[in-house]
Amino acid sequence: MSATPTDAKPGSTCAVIDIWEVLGKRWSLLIIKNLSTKETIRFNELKRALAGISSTVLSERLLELEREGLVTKKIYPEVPPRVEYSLTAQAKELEVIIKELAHWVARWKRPQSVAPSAETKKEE
Amino acid sequence: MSATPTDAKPGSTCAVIDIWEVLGKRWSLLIIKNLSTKETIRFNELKRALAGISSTVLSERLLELEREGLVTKKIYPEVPPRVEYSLTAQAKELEVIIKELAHWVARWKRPQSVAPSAETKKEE
DNA sequence: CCGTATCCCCTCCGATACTG
DNA sequence: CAGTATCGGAGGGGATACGG
Repeated sequence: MSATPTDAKPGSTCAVIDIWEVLGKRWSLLIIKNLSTKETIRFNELKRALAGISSTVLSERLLELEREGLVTKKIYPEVPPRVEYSLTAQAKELEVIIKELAHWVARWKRPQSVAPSAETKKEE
Repeated sequence: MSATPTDAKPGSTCAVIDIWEVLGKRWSLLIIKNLSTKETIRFNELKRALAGISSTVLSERLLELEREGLVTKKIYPEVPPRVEYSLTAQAKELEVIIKELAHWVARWKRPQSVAPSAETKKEE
């Protein structure tokens, strides 16, 4: 990757790791996916779409994604309150990469799982 | 992402999620990174390079990566035993994508963290 | 040297209940 | 509607010890 010679702490070796630790968490990717299909979405709408996520975690994820600059939050001071979430330009670029990843996955899709020991090569 | 109409279980919504859950785990990315720099590496060598990982976890990660077809294991029946790990062609393609991700991260690198509430927009 | 077995902590995340 | 507070179970992952 980068030419960084010394790798010490796993959390901050290269900058990718940081974002990876956010994106690697459960629901993060699905949240992005859902946001990408609707371009703007409300909290409970998103919660319903994800079907199984709790308010706690959804709120947590959205906050993390907002901190990373991937999601924008817009609050309408109404009653009842309305809050809309949407992807940033940064996140939309990320989406492209994710799609490439999806492409990569599809390209290498194996017919089924293989036991590791079965394909491990032994020198004769 | 894909055109899958119904999304139910978070673990298998689309195929990307699966690989994501493997790659999202701690050390996975760093293991790939280290393997990419040396093209073949032994267990303890890798362990030393990662500095902080336990044998248990390293072994576990390598097994997962092998199951995903990203890593190959070659056992030399010697005394003392020698085992060499290397990236598959599949993983090398993945590396390209990871590099794009790194690129993306670098491009959007913020000067410093911003409090979420500070950038949240309120409708006036 | 290359791992597995065990223990144990600690974080993640789901459930529930409650506020503005 | 849009969250926060709190609790509790499950599992990831570190430390240590041991085996082939």
